[in-house]
Amino acid sequence: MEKQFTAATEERHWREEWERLDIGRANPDSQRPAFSMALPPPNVTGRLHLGHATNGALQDALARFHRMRGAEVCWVPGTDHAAIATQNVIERQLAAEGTSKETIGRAAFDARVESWYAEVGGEILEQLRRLGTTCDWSRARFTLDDAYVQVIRLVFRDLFDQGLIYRGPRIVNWCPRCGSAISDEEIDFQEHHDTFFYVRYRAAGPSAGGDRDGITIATARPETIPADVAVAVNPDDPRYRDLVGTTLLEPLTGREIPVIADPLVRIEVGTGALKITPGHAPDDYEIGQRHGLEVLTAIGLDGRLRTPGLAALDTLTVAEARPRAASLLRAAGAMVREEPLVHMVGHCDRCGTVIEPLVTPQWWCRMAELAEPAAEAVRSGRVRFHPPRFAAEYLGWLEGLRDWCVSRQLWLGHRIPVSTCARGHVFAWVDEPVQCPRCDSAELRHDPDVLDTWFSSALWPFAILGWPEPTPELSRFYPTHVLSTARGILRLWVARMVMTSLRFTGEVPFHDVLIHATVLAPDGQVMSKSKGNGVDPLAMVERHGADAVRAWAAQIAMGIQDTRFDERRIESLARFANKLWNMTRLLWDRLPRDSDDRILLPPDPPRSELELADRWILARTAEVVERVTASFQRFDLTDAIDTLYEFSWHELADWYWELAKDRLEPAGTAGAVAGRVLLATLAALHPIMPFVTDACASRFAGQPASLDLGAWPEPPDSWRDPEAVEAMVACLDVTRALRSALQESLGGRTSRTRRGPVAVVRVRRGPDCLWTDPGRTYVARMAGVVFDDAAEPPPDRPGSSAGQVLVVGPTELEWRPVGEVGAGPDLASIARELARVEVHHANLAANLAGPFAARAPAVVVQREQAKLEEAERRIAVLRDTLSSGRDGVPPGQGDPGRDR
RNA sequence: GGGCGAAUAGCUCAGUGGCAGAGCGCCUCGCUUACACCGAGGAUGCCGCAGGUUCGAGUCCUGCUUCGCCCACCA
Repeated sequence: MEKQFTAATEERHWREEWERLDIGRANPDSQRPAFSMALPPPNVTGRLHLGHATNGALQDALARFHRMRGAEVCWVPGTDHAAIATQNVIERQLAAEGTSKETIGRAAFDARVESWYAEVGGEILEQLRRLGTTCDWSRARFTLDDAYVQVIRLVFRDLFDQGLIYRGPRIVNWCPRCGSAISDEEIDFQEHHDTFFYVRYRAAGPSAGGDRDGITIATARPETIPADVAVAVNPDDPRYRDLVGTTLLEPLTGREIPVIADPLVRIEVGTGALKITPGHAPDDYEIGQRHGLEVLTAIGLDGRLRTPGLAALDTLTVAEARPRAASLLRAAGAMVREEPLVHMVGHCDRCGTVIEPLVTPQWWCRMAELAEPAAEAVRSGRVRFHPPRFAAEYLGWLEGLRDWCVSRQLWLGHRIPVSTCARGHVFAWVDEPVQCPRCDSAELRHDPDVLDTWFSSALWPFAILGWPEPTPELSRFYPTHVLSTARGILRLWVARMVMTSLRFTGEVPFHDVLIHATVLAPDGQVMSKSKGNGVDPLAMVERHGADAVRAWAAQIAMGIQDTRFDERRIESLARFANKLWNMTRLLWDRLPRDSDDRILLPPDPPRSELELADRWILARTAEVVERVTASFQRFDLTDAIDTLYEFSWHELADWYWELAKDRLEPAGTAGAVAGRVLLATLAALHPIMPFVTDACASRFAGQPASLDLGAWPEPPDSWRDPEAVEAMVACLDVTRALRSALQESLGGRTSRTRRGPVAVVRVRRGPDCLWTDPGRTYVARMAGVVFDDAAEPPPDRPGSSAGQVLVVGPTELEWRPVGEVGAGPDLASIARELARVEVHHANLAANLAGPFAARAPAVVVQREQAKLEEAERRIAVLRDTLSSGRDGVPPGQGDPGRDR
């Protein structure tokens, strides 16, 4: 075996091996219980980012875990055409080439899109493979596939026929650059620093308010004044009550408009009077509808003014028209004052252009009927969120949901499957018809709009399993079990999947929704292409290995907090992979191997042949596997990887491997135990770090072709051994205390190769394992000491010896350097420690004397009592050392230079 | 304006009412035949602030501060 784990080589090998073994293939005919997931299809807009990688690693860990637990796992991958996002990408490319989609035309644009999908779509799935994910690649779907398109049309037609989809003019979020409607969820609000204009609307006649002569309104958008149809005030506002019902003169063109009262108007904002422009503001539209006001339009779909009656503004852009309108108002004497205004302005999520609310005809999906069942599914617990707080956000959104604008005016996407005939019959279809089903007219006009990309995504979990056909996959793997995704698309996608699934399959689409953490750039900013602060996951894989990236993802994925990217964490996990490799290598070096160079494990030793360390590590393995199993089951991969890391490195390697080293004879128990314990650990790690674990496990004879195909470790009950754990922990504590004391007193003079044992130790009191052989040998070996009182324990009395005394829990022992007259203890540091222990002791004593002793649970009191006793003993030996030190060796000889 | 989350070592983060932890970095020591991508030891904390509950609070409650995210009809 190589001295280091070579991630790149091993990964290539194991990826091929897993493909060959067809690990990810889901067999709907198997008898195993099912576990299924739908991979959130990445947008085919570019390379994979860290969020995809994190989510992929998280899902693959679950897939592998359940496969090893005996489930038939079906994890379906795929990609999303992402109409608006992809169109924007292509448009930016065209712009960079100095052209545009209008210049090259539809056909060339379509060809361009097609080759983009072919190239990038495959690349994205390939990148997921590089992470070692075991999706069922044979089931990969693309939302533009023919079969998928059929499902979309079917759903659309049903919703249309049931009256849940309708077309009508309404105010929408219009992106003038995209030339399309945008849904409420795709608006990016940004803070703008604008001007708040206070504008006087004069009374139209003497009846209107007498001496006050009209109303002053406040607006940020004077350019929309030509489309004003009213001024609204709150019905409870005493300032304006008498003016309701009168008319005012709109100050730019002098039209007469009424003063109306509506509760939506907030008294405290601006002047409490609101100009009503139903054509260009969502609230105004609502108020206008309520009062039966007409909709005037001053801004066209291209974002330019359409004010034929006001030539000064006509055809200007909004940005140009605003100051122009303001100066017209000033010239007319209507501008009362101007002040700075900080407010939020909507931008197109995809291209950043300022959204214009405009009234246009669009297709709408009625939400009321779909939302309530979706809410109920979560309230009843059929769909659970992890972390659970996201249920509240989900439910909150479903309340008072406005109808969903499902049409877009894009070149790219699924055409709305609706045609209108020459006689005006409108009908939805699945296969495009040649004549009208109502009147047989052959003059059909296919609706030019395309569907919101989220309409197709909303069908993902059942569409990919063959719905509406009653496929074996659908009956076997649907509803899916887990959906893992990012927080940002909870409404956009997750909620809509629940809605459509309940409507069309009568089932929830999934039971557990995992919302994983968002990875921020190291500076705490959101990673984004425009900021250029993104981290390429594939570069991380190349630098540190896929296992390290996956283990990092497991660590951060289900943490509550969003996390700043920190490459050092990935590095440390890459070292962990190397550690596992070298732990395997030790066994490979020392144990016999078969003709294929695989480790031949000695037979399972009878219990009677196990010594303390063996019993301890078997017991700890059982405990760790049990804990990790539970962690996986509650999606706590942070705990799973942390527990396994800690155990593998700091129990298995640091202690057991060191102790077992000398006992690794071909037929010895240590090799047998080490092999079994390592294999169990590798198996438990496999869902998270599949490459290195397979690479290591495959060095053993008799292993499955991949750990993924083997069973999840189930340590037998006979491995449990609380007594061994307790005894071994005592040995480890003593060893650590001795190492610490030795190194503190002797500095660097502890090189074991040169010196052998460096101290002589006599145990005064302590657990049996320190008096008897296995435990005593462990301490001697690991701490580099010899015991000199094996035969007869010394009298149990403190002080009166040449050595220093150590108190470790219930244990008390004394030691002195080998062959040296003790240099004498460092009296100053001992005095400091004494002071510390005395304070600790006083605290413990006070606590135990108070109500604590009566109220706290007995175990806790007992523990504190034991601490008190330990503190008492330490105080005794420290005082003793101090006084004998003063009598004997002069203070200061203990190298005061090391004092700090 | 409303809601949610976060605040723990120099940095990035775990932490489940009972002795404050990890990784990285830092200091000392060791090139020990699995691993120097290693090993041994060490230093480093007002657990954001102020109250409260409790025998006991980093952990539960209330208020506050700062940061972040989401929502919202601040026109």
